[in-house]
Amino acid sequence: MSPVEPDPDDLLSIGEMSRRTGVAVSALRYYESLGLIVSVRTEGNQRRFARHMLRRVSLISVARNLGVSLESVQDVFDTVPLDRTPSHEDWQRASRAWKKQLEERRHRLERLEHELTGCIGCGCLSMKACPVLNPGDALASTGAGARRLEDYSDA
Amino acid sequence: MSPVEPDPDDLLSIGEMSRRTGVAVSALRYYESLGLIVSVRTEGNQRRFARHMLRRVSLISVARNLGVSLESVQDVFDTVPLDRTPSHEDWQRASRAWKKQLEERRHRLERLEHELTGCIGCGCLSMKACPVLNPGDALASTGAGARRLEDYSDA
DNA sequence: CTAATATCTAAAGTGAACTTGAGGTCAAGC
DNA sequence: GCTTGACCTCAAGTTCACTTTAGATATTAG
Repeated sequence: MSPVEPDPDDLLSIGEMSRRTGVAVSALRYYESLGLIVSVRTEGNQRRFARHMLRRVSLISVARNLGVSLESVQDVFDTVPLDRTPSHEDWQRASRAWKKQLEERRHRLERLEHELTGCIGCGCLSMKACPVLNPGDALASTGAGARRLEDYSDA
Repeated sequence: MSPVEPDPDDLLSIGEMSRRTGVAVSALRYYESLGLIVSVRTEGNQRRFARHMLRRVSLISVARNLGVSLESVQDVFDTVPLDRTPSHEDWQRASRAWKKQLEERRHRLERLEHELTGCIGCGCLSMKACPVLNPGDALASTGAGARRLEDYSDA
């Protein structure tokens, strides 16, 4: 066993983690409280993070920036071990799950962009007739779904 | 002037707005309090929304779903008149501003996806060497920027 | 050893985006 | 005319993602 025994020297203080990831110390403690990252303690009760936690923190930070909730991040991280440096397979699996979410998100963005582009270029001068400018409206009167742009939101 | 005088019959109650957009009544009231949408009042003080407010609400809802703040939505909406049905030019302008934001967001997503794809396919078996798996880390020791994935976050 | 800096915990505070609740009004159907 | 359901206002409550504060302890530089 023991794939990559963590080098005892390879432990980072919370301040170093913060400096290297750009994430505030308080945020790191918060993430730990949620179980998104873990640490060991020194004799004096200070946190020490394994080096591979840097990657976790970076991913959390990117995700947050893209509007992904910590809960979703949690879900993705659930497939990656916390206790040891994740194996190639561990990250592969997580990457795929992650990618799926990102892709779906991107598709929604693209479809919205497409609609807006269509609107800009469509030359449709009648506000009443344009299906993009009057989304739910036109559909509502048919008794059906009533929403158009809504289709881009989550199920 | 008077491009499209709003038909008096074309006014929707808050409940109808809610049903047609899928946005909660309380949220609609909240949006109005922020000035994102406007209404007129009946004799009995009930809200009546012009039909073109449906589009606004739909856009707000999509934006929120993609993690865009109401403040950003506000900015985009600032170029679109509230009092009358927006002209083609009004929406064109707004659409472009909107699109710029969405595009930037999508680019960040694509770059992150690309990194992850690279990681899945790269065949790099050394956890220590892989620049994707050890982002800030490797760079930090060179004294430089320290972050890799962070580059995808906002400026 | 001392001073300065970093870290610790626990609890409270913050801002965004809403929702819920209380108490009251309005409009439609029977 | 009465009940029911939609609507009103205003204030307070909620969740998420943190930050701030206070008071105590640890670590490091000189």
